Amino acid sequence: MTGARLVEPDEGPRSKRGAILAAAIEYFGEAGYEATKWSAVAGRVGIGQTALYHYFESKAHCLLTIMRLELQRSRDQFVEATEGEQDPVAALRAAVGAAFAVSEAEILQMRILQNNMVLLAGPRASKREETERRAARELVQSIERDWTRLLTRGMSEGAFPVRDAHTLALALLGLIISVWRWYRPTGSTPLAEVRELIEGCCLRMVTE
Amino acid sequence: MTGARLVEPDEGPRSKRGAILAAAIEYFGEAGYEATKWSAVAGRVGIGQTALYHYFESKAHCLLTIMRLELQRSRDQFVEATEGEQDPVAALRAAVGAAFAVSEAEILQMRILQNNMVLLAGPRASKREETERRAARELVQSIERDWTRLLTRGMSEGAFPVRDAHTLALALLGLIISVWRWYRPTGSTPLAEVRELIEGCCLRMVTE
DNA sequence: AGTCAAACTGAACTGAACTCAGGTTGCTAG
DNA sequence: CTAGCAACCTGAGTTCAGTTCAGTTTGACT
Repeated sequence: MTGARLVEPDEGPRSKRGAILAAAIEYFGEAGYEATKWSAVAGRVGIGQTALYHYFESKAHCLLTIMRLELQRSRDQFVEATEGEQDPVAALRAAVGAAFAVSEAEILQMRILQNNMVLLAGPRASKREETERRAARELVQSIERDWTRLLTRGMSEGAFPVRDAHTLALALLGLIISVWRWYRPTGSTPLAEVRELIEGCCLRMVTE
Repeated sequence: MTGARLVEPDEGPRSKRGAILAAAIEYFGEAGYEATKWSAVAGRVGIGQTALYHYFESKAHCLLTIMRLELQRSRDQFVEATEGEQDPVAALRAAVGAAFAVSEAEILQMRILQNNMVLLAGPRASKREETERRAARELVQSIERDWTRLLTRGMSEGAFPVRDAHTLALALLGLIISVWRWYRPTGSTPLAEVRELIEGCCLRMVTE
């Protein structure tokens, strides 16, 4: 189920937090954050608009939470896929593979992340929003560091030609993430095919 | 000057349209579209808020205009750089080079484009907004076709290994455009260096 | 049965985008 | 010169989604 990861440890049994997140992911992912009315999310969950504020400080706080959760998942998946891989080329393959091992809900979350990255730039006025924003920003930096480290290791071991590892890491990430801008599960190209093409691109970018 | 391209042919001499666009590009590009108050743009130009509506139907209409202008410029630059190039590899090099031949204001416009692409997805309620949106969407598709054609030609001539040209074109575009998400003129990596790295990536992605 | 925190609500508030009903400016024609 | 007219501009008022307020309901646990 989708909701499993959306449940926080300290939630009461009556809590609708997970349901709100799930509904918000659907709306924000399909129609876009700005285009969806916060009250529509409440409607879908079956509560009044004001009840939302019991769980989230604001619409933006909910969005930032969704983004942070997805970044966390993304990073965990990277770490899980690459730890233990000795060969840098195999590690790179595993990292790209992990980036494409996503459910439909996670595709939406990646899209949301992509479309609202700009929110992570400026500071937020309210406290809980700012906390989520900071956490998300730090996860982004962690992920960039993880990829950079993977590349640096490969370069120092002679598996990859030496280049600016950080910029190259940003390029790889940019390439991979850009897929979620246009990819649709209903589209003509199946995800496995996209994954294969992108994996090839990444390997050629780094190893040749 | 920046404003030169922002002036429409049928503008009166007193028109502040160009000044509004320039101010909006600065604010939308630096602080983000949602984060900038429409009235702040008016303030910068030195007119009342309501005067904005003499030139643009809405804040979104202004944004869509900025996006369309940048897409137009982008496409023109691609065509100018690649027409006449016989060798597919040279054409690819020229295309990437053209993508990085940008002024500071154009960097902001690329960032704005990148951050608000989601606006091009859904239809707009008002007429002039919808016109701009359609134009922008069609430019995006033109650009995708241009790149796909470049790749298809290279593949059929044997200069590039045969792959899904359209998906590969989207990957190239995604890679190039992703730069504008993180690149800052004040940053540690100069644009020429970024350009070189990305050009190398693109060539390896396509030719190896 | 009483208590308490979690969960919820309708009514009121806020602020930024936008509309309205005109007023000003300066070019152009007579 | 001045009349007319279109481009340009304005202050006051409206709208609407997001948010706050001032409580009320629910249900687990003494």
